[in-house]
Amino acid sequence: MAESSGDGRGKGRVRRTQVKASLDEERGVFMISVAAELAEMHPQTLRMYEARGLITPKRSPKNTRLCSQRDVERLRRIQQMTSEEGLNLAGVETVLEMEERVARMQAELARMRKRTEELQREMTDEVERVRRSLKAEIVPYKAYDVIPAEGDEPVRIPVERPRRDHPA
Amino acid sequence: MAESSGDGRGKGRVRRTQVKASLDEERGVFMISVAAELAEMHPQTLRMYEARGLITPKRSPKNTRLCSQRDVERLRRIQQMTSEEGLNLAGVETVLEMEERVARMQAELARMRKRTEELQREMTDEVERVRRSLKAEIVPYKAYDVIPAEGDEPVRIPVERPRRDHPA
DNA sequence: TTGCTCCTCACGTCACGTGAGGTGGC
DNA sequence: TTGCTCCTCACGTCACGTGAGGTGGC
Repeated sequence: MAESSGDGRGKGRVRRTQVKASLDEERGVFMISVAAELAEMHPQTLRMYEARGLITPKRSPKNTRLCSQRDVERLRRIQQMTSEEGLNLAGVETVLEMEERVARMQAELARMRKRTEELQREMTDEVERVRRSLKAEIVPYKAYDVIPAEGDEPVRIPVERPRRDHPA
Repeated sequence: MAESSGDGRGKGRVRRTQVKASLDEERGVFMISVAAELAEMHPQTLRMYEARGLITPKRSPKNTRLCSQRDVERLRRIQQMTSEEGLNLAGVETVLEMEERVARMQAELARMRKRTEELQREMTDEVERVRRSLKAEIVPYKAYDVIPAEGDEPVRIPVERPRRDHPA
């Protein structure tokens, strides 16, 4: 893996970077003119979308809107739906909600697929483990039947029979 | 279940009824004025929806539209989205597609949940089965640990310990 | 003939985007 | 002062629904 090769600080550095990136994505950094330019739309449009609850940018202490990277991405997605796909804002709202639902379902499906794989592996392993322990116990006596005695003197009787569990 | 109680012809009758119902649902039975009334919309609106590909009613040999029960249900769903939720037709189109996707995903999830349950049950059963066969073999030796010798002379060592697999 | 069907065209309404206009703080 | 912000109001455009108008077959 690329992360753990290199300067040896790999894992810690990657994790810190990811956390930082995730924090930054949510952070309000763009005032309305910049956000509008990034999303390729009119600043007034952006205000309208906020009024309709499609985005909820942070505000500065002076009440200036501050959009995050995630806000901008959402705006671009909205822009795509309205301009390219021709949805109105009610449709955008509905579709955004559904997309979140679909994402959650996909995550759930992925979890379940993984869980099923695990279960299958666990099952094979456990059965194998129990089989092995059975074999370990039985194999040494394969040529004998043993009848336990009541006291300290067990009796051992050689027998002849085909082995079980080892067909040819 | 109510279906299988009663006159004893339950299962066959239910299946036949379901197939019949499913066929009827797809069958073009309503001319445009009836379908429009059932869906509570203007006949002209219905023609418009067909032109946009939102429904695809059958046609009679005389070219008269014939809507199925399923068409009518779809129309009512569309009506709900446009009137109550305020979507435009592009939104309706997108949402209908997404609803189908979600339905497929839910079916897939249900299948996987069932499969996981099955797997878990299978696993428990199989391990139990193997355990039981192991137990049948080793119970007679319960009071001893055995160290297999290299040759024909196994060594047996009496030990004192609680039995496994038989708590209390 | 009446009442349905088919179609196309046109108009009213409403949502949305955007521009204008007025305010205030760096 | 300039250029941003905030806000509200208003207008142009476009989508959609629906009515009108003309056709044809039971």
